[in-house]
Amino acid sequence: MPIDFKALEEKWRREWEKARIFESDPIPDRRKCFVTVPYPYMDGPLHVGHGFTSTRVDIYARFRRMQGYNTLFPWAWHWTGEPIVGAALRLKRGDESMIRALKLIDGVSEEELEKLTDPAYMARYYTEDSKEVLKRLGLSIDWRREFHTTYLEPTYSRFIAWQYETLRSKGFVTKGTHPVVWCPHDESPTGDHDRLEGEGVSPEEYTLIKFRIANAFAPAATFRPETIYGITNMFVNPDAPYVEAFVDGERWIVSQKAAMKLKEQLRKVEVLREFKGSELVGKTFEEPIGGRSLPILPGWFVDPESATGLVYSVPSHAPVDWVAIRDLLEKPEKLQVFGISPEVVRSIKPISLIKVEGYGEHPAIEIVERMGIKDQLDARLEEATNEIYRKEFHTGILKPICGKYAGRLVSEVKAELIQEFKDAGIADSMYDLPRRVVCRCTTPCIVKILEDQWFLKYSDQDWKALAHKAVDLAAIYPESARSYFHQTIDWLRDWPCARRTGLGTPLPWSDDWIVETLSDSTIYMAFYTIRKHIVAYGLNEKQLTNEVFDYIFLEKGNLEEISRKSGLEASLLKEMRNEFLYWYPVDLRNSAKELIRNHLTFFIFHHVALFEQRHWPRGIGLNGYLMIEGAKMSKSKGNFVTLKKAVNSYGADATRLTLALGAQGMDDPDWRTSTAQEVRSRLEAFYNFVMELSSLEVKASNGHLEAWILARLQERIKQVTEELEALRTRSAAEIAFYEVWNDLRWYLRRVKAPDAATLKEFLGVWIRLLAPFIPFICEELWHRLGNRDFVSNAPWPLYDAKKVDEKALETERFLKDLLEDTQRVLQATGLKPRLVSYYTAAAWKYKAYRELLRLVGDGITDMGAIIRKLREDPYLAERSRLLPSFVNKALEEAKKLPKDRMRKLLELGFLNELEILKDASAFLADELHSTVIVYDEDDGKKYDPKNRASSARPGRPAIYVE
RNA sequence: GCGGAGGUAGCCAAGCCUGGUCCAAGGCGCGGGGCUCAGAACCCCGUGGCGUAGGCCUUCGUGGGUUCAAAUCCCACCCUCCGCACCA
Repeated sequence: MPIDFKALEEKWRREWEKARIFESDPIPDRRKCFVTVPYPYMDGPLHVGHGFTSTRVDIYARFRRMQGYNTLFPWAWHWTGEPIVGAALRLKRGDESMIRALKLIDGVSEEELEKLTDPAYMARYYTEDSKEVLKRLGLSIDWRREFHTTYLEPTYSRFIAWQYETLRSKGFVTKGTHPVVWCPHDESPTGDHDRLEGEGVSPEEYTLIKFRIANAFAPAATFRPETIYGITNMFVNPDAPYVEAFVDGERWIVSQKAAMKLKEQLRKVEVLREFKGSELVGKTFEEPIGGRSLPILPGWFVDPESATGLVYSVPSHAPVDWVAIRDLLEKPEKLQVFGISPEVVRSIKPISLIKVEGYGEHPAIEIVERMGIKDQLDARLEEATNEIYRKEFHTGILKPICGKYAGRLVSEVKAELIQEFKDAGIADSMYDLPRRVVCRCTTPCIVKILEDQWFLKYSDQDWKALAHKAVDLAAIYPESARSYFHQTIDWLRDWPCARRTGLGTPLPWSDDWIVETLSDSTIYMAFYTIRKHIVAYGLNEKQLTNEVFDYIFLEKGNLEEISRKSGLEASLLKEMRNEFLYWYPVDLRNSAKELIRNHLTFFIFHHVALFEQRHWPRGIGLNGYLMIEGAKMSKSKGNFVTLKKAVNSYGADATRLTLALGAQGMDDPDWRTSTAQEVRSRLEAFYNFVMELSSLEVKASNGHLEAWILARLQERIKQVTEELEALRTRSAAEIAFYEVWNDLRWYLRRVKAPDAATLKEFLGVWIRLLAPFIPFICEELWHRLGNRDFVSNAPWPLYDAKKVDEKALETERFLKDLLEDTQRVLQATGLKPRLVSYYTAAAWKYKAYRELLRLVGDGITDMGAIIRKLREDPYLAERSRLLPSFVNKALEEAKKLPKDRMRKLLELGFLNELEILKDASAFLADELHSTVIVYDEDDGKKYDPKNRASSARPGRPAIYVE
């Protein structure tokens, strides 16, 4: 019978809302559980990836709630940042692909489309849309605490202002300068996601070696300043524009482009005159180490867009330099234009300065020849350069010509050398992009050094130490993620925490800056605790002074005074303080693993900076990144599944269970339509199955099969509980759903008439085990089973060791094994059995086996020794002749037995196999479609034409099939 | 380049930390059977190879090693994936 999941889910959603069962208030003396997920950014609809993370947390929350924890799961919305503004803007401009995506994927209607050009409207639109979906998904959220970020929610902005003023007063916010990739058109930093070209490119610092030409400096740019010891000449692009300019008071010669760039790097630049590169060619300059006078040669490979547009030449170690010189040697006519004598070039001798394994004197020349490089514009030069650079950097040793640096590794001395050159005034530096970067707005980017930039001082060693400590104190799920946090803490540098554009909260002391999006989302879990009061009492931002927050979160200040100044009742302040104290710390914050490197670690940093240790995070969970049909989810690729669509197509429970079964730990789950469909039909089957069973009214004996199924159930309770406590939601769902089902299947197969009372108990437990995963169906079934309260609030099943009937478990295990053995025989022989005879082992074999197990347990595994030992027993000695063949097989088996099972066997004693088989013979006959007879090996009247009975062993009766 | 994670049967995916119960859970798919007027659902059996008796042989990226015993521990190699920041 098909089930109307939609109506069922709708019904229970309303019931839960009506009964307000997920609205959590402090209950003194009751243990609490506070779980959160990062609030989603509202530039689009929620997708199944959001569903994955939040379902995991909801499963955990529901589990804890049933365990009796007063559980709080709040939710909020992130509006801070640039993308919402950007999206609204693109829409306004009529971006076609954007409009298509909005209509097709997000399901936006025509009349809404126009309104979405307002960023605030867009954020609100998606927020409303998403909230509805989350409710339909069955998340057990306390919606009274909902909020969104930015100045559009002044009380939140006030909270952020308090946070930043406090951080600043503690010295965690500092002002500094910093190079960024900059779009001159947008006048803002261009992050990776805002680029048309140049993903992953970041500013690199070039060293400038200052060469003297007459009364000016020609700063040539390099990443390898150590090669100065092998300089032979300089290259200038004769066709490119250069300038002479005052740079910070010095007369410099650089490319025209470089002069512009330097201006953006806090240099005072005053251009004196412009000229073509050819003007420099043929002149000489003085190198600063040996004071030699060297020539300037034409180099068409020199890119005036890169750094200073001046390159010094080290033909021994730089393939391009060598090839450029070779070009000039081969085509001296090119020199004549500039009036340079070919003799000048011919007299250039490469100077070797780095010794590197696998190469001789002049690595650059060798590689150029080996690769057969044509000329200075050959594309493979880049490859050659990389190869030489890498080799020389990691393994190269500087030669005696390098003076005080001789004998050391290049990689070792580089930083030191740069510093000393700078100190000596022969070097300087500038930033540039190693590759072209183009902004979304199509403008090529440059490097700009931002002044007055505000930073969170994550480089602070004391702060890092506290963060490390917080990670050590927290539970991390899975444990393997812990080291990621430590690494991230070490790796983190100062973080620019304010931007000029986008939505957000202004910096309280400088309102032309907005607190950046990753920086305004670090401690808002604390805000949840008091958001309830802000809404209920209609508090406004003016009342929420710094003193008020200080009191609530830090218990600072005098209550009466704060009350008087803020106009808030002292009792209310106290209530808020208590609410915070009750819920804090966060017991679990769960997110996708990619947030470790930013958000989650920021979250830790800010907590240790602001709160007492008892309020630091207690648990952090990580999960993988959701894939769609095996591929990364992306709107442009079209494989984007919104949460709404999933819930519409499969229903909330099927969506939840599909997600829960998807993956565990930090593995990436894969959303597949086929899986979701399968899960949905399994759920239908599950529902019908339970309904069918619950209506059975069979009064049956309370035999060992009932003991077995209930014992089995206890094991499952234990497993599911342990898995959930460790946030292993996948295993938990798998056991609760499939394994329990399999147990029940076996019971029903075994038992002729299932016992109604046992089934009732079983179903009651099963439904509760499943309630965190598929709450709607479970709620329905729970009520249909005659319960009047909500399963969402029902007590979680407790493992009861008293119900674990070991004998029953062993008995069924024995039968399953025997059935399996029999089937193997049938398979091997291809027989369709008419008669199956079983022979249980003779009494002496049990005695011998027990003794053997004991000996093996004591570490005696030598066959001869064991037989001798057994013969000491007169009873066994009588069967001396039979012992070897029995011991041979039994020993082999016993050696493989795991220790705890061996112990159990010895403790429990052996089963009465003959009796068990006699009881089960009808069942076995049924299963095997055959007559089944059972004998004791010692039975004198047994039917045993092929003398199989002698191979019977304890636990493994002999089998004869015909 | 630097740092990290991982490679398990047709597919997805457990196990690996703490070696033996591992030819290796569970699910999907596939084959066979049952139920049924038929189908779907459901139930049972099978799904590396060989085998007329519960067994044997070969398998857990590749190649070595440790061990009585290795998917599990050690070493080397091959391959895949992720992060490397001003941004949600």
